[in-house]
Amino acid sequence: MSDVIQADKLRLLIERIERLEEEKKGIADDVKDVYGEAKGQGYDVKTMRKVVALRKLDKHVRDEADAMMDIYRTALGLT
Amino acid sequence: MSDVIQADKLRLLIERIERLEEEKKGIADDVKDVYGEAKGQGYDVKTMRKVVALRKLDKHVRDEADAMMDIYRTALGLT
Amino acid sequence: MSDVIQADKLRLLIERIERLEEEKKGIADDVKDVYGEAKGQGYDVKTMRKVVALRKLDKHVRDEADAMMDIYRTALGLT
Amino acid sequence: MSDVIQADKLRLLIERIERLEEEKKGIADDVKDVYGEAKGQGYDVKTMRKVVALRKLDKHVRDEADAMMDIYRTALGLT
DNA sequence: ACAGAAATAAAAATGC
DNA sequence: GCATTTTTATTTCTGT
Repeated sequence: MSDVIQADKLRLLIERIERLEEEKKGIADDVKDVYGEAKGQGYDVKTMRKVVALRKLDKHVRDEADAMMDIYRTALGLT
Repeated sequence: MSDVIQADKLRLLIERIERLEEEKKGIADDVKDVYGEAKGQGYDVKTMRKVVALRKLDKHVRDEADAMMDIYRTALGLT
Repeated sequence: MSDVIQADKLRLLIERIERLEEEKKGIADDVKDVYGEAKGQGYDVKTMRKVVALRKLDKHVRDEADAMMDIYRTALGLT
Repeated sequence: MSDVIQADKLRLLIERIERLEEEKKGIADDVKDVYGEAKGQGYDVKTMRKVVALRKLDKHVRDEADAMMDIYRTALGLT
């Protein structure tokens, strides 16, 4: 394949990445807006962030426990 | 307003944030996928990341320059 | 202060860091040895790593919960 | 050997690992402290990190060269 | 030995 | 402006 077409493929990949990164940034801004809204309604943002982090951590713990179960099952030949 | 409704509002805000965070994570995963695809096609991911970072920096520099131009224009009454 | 003495201070700081990094590497090697020893005694290393990770996660969750309590206390003016 | 004693051995291994991991974390924190101290004395931490990385690389290169020399020496019966 | 996953280290962004 | 948190990058580890 010619270098020109190769370069085009690379450019397309990079543009896809850049578009996704922009979307990601947009959503990050939305998150910030929601926190700002919450603050405007009198909620304590620091506490809210902690709540969100703690809920994520809980989910993570549950997922890990499930993974652990799978490992034990495999180790015991219970698949 | 009653505390119950207040708590509901808080819960809704937190759920909105969590949904946005999940979307964000989904997009971050998409980005990873595109890099993986690029790697599969023989591109060097580390270099690609540098390219993306450089282009972002360039864009930032250009945006700064544009903002500066606007300030001058306004200061000189050239809008 | 003269540049020479300044350079000496910098060198001392860097040497301290390098010594600490070496210690750290030594301990990381010790960890590897213990896993190797366990493997030699017939234990499944992958499962052991999961156990260690899960216990660390549990500790983290407890620490987070404590931090959460502090935040609530502060938010409610109960310090 | 009974399962009870086996479980004890496993527990001991895991506790040894956890103790080592804690030591490792302690040292990592010490490293952070030294960088903090350096910063407080006006040094540029980012640059210092680069210096440390470079010196590590140099050491690695020298060690490799030494190993190569040993190989040649042995091959030539010059031990 | 190498691909993929996980851990660690470094850099960047954010809030106070 | 500093310090803390998040994100990104690199290194390390494991299974094929």
